[in-house]
Amino acid sequence: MMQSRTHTCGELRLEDAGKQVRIVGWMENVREVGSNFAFVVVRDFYGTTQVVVETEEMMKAVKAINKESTIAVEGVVRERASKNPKLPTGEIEVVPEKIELLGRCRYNELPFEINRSRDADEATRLKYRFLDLRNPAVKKNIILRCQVVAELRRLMTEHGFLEITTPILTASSPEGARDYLVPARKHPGKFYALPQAPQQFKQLLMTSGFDRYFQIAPCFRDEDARGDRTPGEFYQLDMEMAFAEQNDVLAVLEDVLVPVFEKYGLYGDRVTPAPFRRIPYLEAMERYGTDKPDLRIDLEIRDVTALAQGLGFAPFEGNTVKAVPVSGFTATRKQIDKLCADVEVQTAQKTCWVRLDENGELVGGIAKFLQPVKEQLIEALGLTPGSFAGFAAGKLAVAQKTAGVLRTKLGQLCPEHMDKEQYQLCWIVDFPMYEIGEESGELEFCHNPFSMPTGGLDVLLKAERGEIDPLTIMAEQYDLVCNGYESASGAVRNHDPEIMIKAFELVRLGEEDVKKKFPAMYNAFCYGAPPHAGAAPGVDRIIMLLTGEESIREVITFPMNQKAQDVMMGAPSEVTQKQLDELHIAVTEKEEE
RNA sequence: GGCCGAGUGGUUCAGUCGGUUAGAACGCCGGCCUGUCACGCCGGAGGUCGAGGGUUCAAGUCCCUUCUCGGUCGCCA
Repeated sequence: MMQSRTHTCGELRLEDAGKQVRIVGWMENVREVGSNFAFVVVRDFYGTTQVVVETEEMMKAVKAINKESTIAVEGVVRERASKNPKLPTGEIEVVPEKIELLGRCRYNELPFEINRSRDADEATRLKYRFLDLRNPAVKKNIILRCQVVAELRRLMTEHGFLEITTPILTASSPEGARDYLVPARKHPGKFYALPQAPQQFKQLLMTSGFDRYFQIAPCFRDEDARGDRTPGEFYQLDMEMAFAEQNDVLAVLEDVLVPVFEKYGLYGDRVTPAPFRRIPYLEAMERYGTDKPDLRIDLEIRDVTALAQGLGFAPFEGNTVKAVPVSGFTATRKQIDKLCADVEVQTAQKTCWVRLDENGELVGGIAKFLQPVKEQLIEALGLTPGSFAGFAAGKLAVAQKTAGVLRTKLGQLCPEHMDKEQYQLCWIVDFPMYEIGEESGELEFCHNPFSMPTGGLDVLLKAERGEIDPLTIMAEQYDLVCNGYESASGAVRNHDPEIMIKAFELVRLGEEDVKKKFPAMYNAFCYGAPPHAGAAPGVDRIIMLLTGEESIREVITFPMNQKAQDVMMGAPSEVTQKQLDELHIAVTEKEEE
């Protein structure tokens, strides 16, 4: 039995008429339009081709086959009597001499119709992902993913980066997300961990003298899912450069990512040109109320703390008050109430509002409280008739964050303030090195301890001597933000053991802790490390942005569900007692509470 | 773990104030149809209304418990 083909289902054209061909694929549809007269649609990876059945013999063959079975059709290409301009193969059809069943679909009813699988329940789609992926609209994202990954490799290689793979079975890291652990058979009671990122390996590669490294790296984190965050595993374009500083890394990523957005993005004709804006963290919090601002929204947060005092409006008294002014506001009262409710759900904070109507009068919401400062408010917020202002009050960080959510929701509510169909990229820079921990109430690392504090050892010593507040120390750390999504995160690394120890001492740790937590890196850095910097753009999230998908699962070939289960493979699954014994694991039933 | 939403033939959904035999579209099965391409027309099968309990003369609908899925917060150096 010949199993190959002469042509794919996407390539036959009018000029192929008369050719003897063999096509193979899935029997997508049968349109029976007369006795012994039907149109059969055959689909493969490349497209669909129509087969026209005109004889009793062929009709009998087709009727014996369930849809979605794989078949081979041998016959002659013929010009269609009635053409379909919507299809690339719409001018021809194949007149079969032989229709052969290759792989039978045993079911005449599928869990969902292939071409409408995106409408089906997600749990069903994931269980039958192999059918879901037959849908060209689903397959399209995976194909794009392959192209983007290939393009990223090409561009990184072009920039002189070597792709080096790093271990998947490695040591658990003491900080960060929860690890996935793998029991070590030969070492009872000990575990490997799957890497949350190749962070330490790439820094070790720098100390080995690999000047420019990258990897399309799988990263494993045992944390809960979100719409833009898949549980379990995800991919990063992990990269690092020796003898480099922040600007070098930003320039490379701009060089690599802009062409990818332009070439593969849904809005590829509207991508922020490099260099992207660099917004210091504190400024981002002040103006946008978040460290991942959606710059497609043209609204900005204003501070109205001073004029909000003494108005007799209790939530404002003694608090920082932030406002989001919106001009040309036309939403209804119902929409405003929904907006406030949504903000409250997301932030657990109340918001309030006022409008300046077409006659220039303050109306609605908390208008009566603001009446005494009407003129100052109009001045401070630049209000024009027909404007709206939303307010958030609380301690600085709370007011900022609430106003940030308010700003985003207002953007989504007012199309004239949010130009959606574009990619707005920016860098958030100058992140604080330290913060006061909410639980401990003491100084802690804000992000990761690998970042170089801006100003190096001097600044740390000054903080130690009490000359400066350690909270004012910044780290040479940067995030790439696109349309409100964190798309990459990176830093200039702390390659100096002395500075590293000092940085740890400020949070009441010391040399022993550094050695204990990062033994390989600390050890390596004691042998002459190059200054180095890097970053890690999130591949899945970038592809999500390129395709315009709102769920990250639409760009992952075999995604897990929210509870980190693969319902198709049945993972996680139970294993045999023998396997457990070999791994020295005793499973105990959870006791009833 | 908290909060919000959803769960009704194979699929996607409707189902009013609790009241007749739980409907529609697509799919499936049968019939008709020689130019369809989301083919069309006629007919048919297919439902423990997620599960359990309760209120009631009567529950898809109201109440309680529980399960599953999604969203979100916590979490994600």
